[in-house]
Amino acid sequence: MAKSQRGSQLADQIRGTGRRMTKARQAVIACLESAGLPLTHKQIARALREQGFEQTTVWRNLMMLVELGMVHRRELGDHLWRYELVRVEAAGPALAVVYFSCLSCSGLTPVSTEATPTLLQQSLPGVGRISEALLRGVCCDCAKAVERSGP
Amino acid sequence: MAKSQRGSQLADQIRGTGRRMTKARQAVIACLESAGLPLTHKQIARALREQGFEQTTVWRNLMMLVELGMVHRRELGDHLWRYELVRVEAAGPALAVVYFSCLSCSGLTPVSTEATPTLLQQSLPGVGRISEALLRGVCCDCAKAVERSGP
DNA sequence: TCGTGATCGCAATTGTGTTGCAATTGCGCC
DNA sequence: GGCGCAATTGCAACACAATTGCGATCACGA
Repeated sequence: MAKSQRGSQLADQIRGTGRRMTKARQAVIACLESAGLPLTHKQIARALREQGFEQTTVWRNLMMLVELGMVHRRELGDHLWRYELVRVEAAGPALAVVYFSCLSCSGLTPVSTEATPTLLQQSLPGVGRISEALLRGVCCDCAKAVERSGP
Repeated sequence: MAKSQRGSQLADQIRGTGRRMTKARQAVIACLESAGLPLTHKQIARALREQGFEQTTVWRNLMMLVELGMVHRRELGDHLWRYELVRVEAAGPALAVVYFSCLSCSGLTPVSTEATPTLLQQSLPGVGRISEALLRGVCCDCAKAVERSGP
């Protein structure tokens, strides 16, 4: 049995392109897989350093995964690239990824996008097909904190 | 008569905080004002170099304007900070700024937000107050180009 | 098991963003 | 209009994420 179905699936894909499935590569994928959220290069590199891998290696593997379309590289407003495994169910024509980033606490929240994509797309005719959205503002918790501290 | 109402208004505000209205500062504001779109530090610095100002100066003035809330600094997905004069009419509680960034041609389009804010906010309950949104995807032109080149 | 080319580790480079400091300048005050 | 001084500028240097070069190492098909 595979440790991770998605992982071994990716491994096959990678080997299918004539590339090798190295330990570093496995570790990078495992790291992204277990995270669920987009991670910065730094975060991944730090996690994998304990396993003996260099940040350069991590970076190159991430870039390779991005190139193969297995990983999304994106920018979430704090000026750092973040990497995230592409989810298979997100490959459809609808809006794939929506995040909400709090300007106050810097927290990042994935937004459930069941109804949103269509709604968003419909509400903005003529902008092309939206594949991801980054929303910024003040999250509920921070808003409450502000209310409490003063009117 | 003032060259620019908004500009002299900002000048007064700046002086009101005990700061000076220098030529460099005027130039930065004028540059942002005439642009309309968010500009990168590099773009602004290049424009002002012709007028004899250093990029450091430009940067510091931008930061000051950001600090005073007169300029928005934001990241539009290409890993560069962009600066834009805060529009007075955008100060309300609704969604202020929406941009659409094309993943294919890197074009940036401001999105008209007449109805969107409420819609967006309503469609995403529980995420806090959205103050800006960056949408990414493929713009109409690029989508058409792709259609033409292959099915 | 072996050979070879993909990959790794290390060191160095790039480019944006940021800070330190001495020289300069805007502006209140006379 | 001129003076004084603190805010501001210009230059140089620094910080740090991102990226590249290259010789050593390792995965994997034969």
